[in-house]
Amino acid sequence: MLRLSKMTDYGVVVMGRLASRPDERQSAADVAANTGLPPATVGQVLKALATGGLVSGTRGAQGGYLLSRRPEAISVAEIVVALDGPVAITACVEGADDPCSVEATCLLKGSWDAVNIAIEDALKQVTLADMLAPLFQFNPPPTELREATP
Amino acid sequence: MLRLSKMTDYGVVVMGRLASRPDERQSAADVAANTGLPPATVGQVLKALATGGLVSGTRGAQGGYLLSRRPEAISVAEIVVALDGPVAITACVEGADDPCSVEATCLLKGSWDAVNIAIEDALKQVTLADMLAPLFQFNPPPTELREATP
DNA sequence: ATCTATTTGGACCAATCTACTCCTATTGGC
DNA sequence: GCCAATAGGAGTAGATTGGTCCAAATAGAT
Ligand code: FES
Ligand code: FES
Repeated sequence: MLRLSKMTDYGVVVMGRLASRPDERQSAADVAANTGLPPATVGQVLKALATGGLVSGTRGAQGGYLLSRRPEAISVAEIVVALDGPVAITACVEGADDPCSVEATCLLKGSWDAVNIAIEDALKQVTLADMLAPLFQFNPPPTELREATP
Repeated sequence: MLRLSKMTDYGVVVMGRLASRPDERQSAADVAANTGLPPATVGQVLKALATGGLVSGTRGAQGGYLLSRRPEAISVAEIVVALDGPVAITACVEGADDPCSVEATCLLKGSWDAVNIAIEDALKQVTLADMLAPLFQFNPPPTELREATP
């Protein structure tokens, strides 16, 4: 089904919540309460985002998470990579660890790379700010995706 | 990992094999032998492709499968849809059956649609002939993906 | 007409992955 | 020193996947 993991979906929601209060450190429990997502899972998502360098966590009392960059400077591709690992739509693209079982005899070795790069580009062109555009007006709507926003 | 199911991967390999002998009806076992894929799984893949109208199966002795269209007229998107169902990267896009659990309170309702359409377009622009281009010369290389084919 | 090869459609199972939870250690402020 | 919160890991129940198998339908050949 060409599914993106639900974690990535949550990731964007969580980032959106953080972006809505740019100067306020919010704890994982706080974010969970305001988004309606399972608290423990939100914690895990924020941990992964922190590892990826998209948010910075502060421990201790009055601690919490903060966006490490402005929403316009964060692409959806980065969120996907932080939560789901590198984009590799099949086992036959260069980045994949588990090589395709029939790559020796396969006629199409490497043919998926073009598709993979195209998808990667599509994800890179959309920023977090673009996804929040209907709510806050950060910047003009994306240029490449005019068909999607009628 | 933004994974496309392995079935789709196999689907393209199988289609490629059929395309290499355009006038010859090939049985599932035949295709399996020539691709090195598990025979029973190849049968399942061809069944799904037949249901999707991409290949036409002829039963009985000397039967087999035949491409129902020319390779240039078959997009990767069609193969993906036939084997993996409609492209819906998250549970929050319009096409998805299982609605996102927090869509009521979610701020980003519908924001994934733009990304989804962009990916769909990327898949539609690549044809089966394009994927076989390194082997046979069907037509000029894809225009939109020049970065992918240096 | 009968036989045989082959597709079709369905159900079926084992392995894997996912979403989610929980526990412990570490860190910083009060 | 104590409390609040992250960091990092392990662990589990459920869903999904890749793969197999078998009965039924169908078309060509004898
Ligand atoms: S299908 Fe994997 S290398 Fe061709
Ligand atoms: S995350 Fe599903 S509707 Fe917003």
